[in-house]
Amino acid sequence: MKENVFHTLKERGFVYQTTDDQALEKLLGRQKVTCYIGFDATADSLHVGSLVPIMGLVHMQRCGHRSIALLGGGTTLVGDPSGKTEMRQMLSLEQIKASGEKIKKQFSQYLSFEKGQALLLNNADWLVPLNYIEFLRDIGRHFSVNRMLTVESVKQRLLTGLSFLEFNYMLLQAYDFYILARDYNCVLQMGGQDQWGNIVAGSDLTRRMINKQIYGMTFPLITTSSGEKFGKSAGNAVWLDKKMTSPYDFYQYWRNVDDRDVEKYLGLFTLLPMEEVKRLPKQNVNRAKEILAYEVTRLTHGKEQADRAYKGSIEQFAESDPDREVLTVSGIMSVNPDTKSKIPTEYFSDALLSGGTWIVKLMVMADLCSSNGEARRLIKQGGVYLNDEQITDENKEISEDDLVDGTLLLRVGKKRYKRIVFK
RNA sequence: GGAGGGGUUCCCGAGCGGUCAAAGGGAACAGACUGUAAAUCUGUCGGCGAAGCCUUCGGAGGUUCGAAUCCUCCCCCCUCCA
Repeated sequence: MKENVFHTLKERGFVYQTTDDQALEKLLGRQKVTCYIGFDATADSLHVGSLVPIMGLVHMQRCGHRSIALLGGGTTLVGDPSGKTEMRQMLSLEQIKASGEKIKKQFSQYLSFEKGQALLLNNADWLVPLNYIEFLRDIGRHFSVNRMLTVESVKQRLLTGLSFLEFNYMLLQAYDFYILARDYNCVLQMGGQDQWGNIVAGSDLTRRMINKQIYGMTFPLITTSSGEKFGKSAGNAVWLDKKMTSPYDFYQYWRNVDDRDVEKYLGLFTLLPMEEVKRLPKQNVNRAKEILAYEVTRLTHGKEQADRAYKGSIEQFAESDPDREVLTVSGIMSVNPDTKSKIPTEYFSDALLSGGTWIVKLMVMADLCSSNGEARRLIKQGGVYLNDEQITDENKEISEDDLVDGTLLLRVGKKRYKRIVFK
């Protein structure tokens, strides 16, 4: 092993707890192992919250181990109660299948599945055909209800209510681990810290079934220093799919993280050397945020999209290190100057110009607000700018006279803007 | 199956016949200050080209001049008992 991944994960902030620190450290430094992380198939895309486990698998792969991304096509049918206060909505088999297909594609952005270096499996393959009675007799007998009730994630739900369906979830995830250990020689399961109970259950089950020693590791729950939920922007999840969150918005999410979180995020979400992770935020926080945003966008959407998002951003806001005093190995240093910038643009028919278009309508059309009322309110509050000039008249009609170089720049607040092109 | 409690606008949570588009808090958004940060202060926070009108309080009916509030049925959740 060129590098002990345990050390890498530890210093980058991935390790919250493990079933056995020392044994795991030894094992990972000695031989190639197979590990897995499960992912729910509840939505059409993964979001940045899943980035921690994804990066965990990435590091495993980079250090020469084999990663398995396990799609929860089967477990999602039941729904994991861990970390939730209420039962989630039941999803149909079709919904889950469709989501699973889309999520599958996202993994290949981060992991290389060639020649079996990493595997993508779906637990629906072995969970759906299960026979209830057989399962109870073979697997269920190894579980103590008394013990299950003491698991933190279950205890919490005992307060608000827990259906039998969800209560079973732990057995299914434990069964996954057993199957992977048996058939793929998987010896390590990783997951969020709320997965601890499920992971331990899996390692217990595997020991009882095939007398095999396997390990678990959890990642810390990622928080923001300001107390907001990580991965939410304006209350919406930040998705990895560019159709759901544009690369520009994705970049902006990272560009705007709290100062106090920059170092933590650089460690978790980029592959920059630790020397930089520690140095950049101290040297120049804003440059550090640009580098963070650039790197995460590059990993997720590729270099071209990252270049464009970066260019678009520095066109609108100042560049934080124009003299390039901050040294970094990041590709941000070599952004192609010819890159077309990525300011979000909307195209409308030029027929709108001849008759004049009410600015309020235009803002709604450009998706800068969701209703006329909101647009009027914003104008009243002085939050709307046309070509960088504040608009005060909420009855303003837009016409050709307002065009600058044939386009309009419509902005709300400091950060939301759209280029409007009429053609 | 029995008894009781509950489902309110993005979230929590008040309201229990008119003064309710619905208190309070959180989140969010805009303004000031800044660094596209944080903290703080101010304002906004259902829809309508804004007059009045329309749609919202689990669902469907009903009582009433008038219903989030009362009645009937249904759905869902919680607690205790069986």
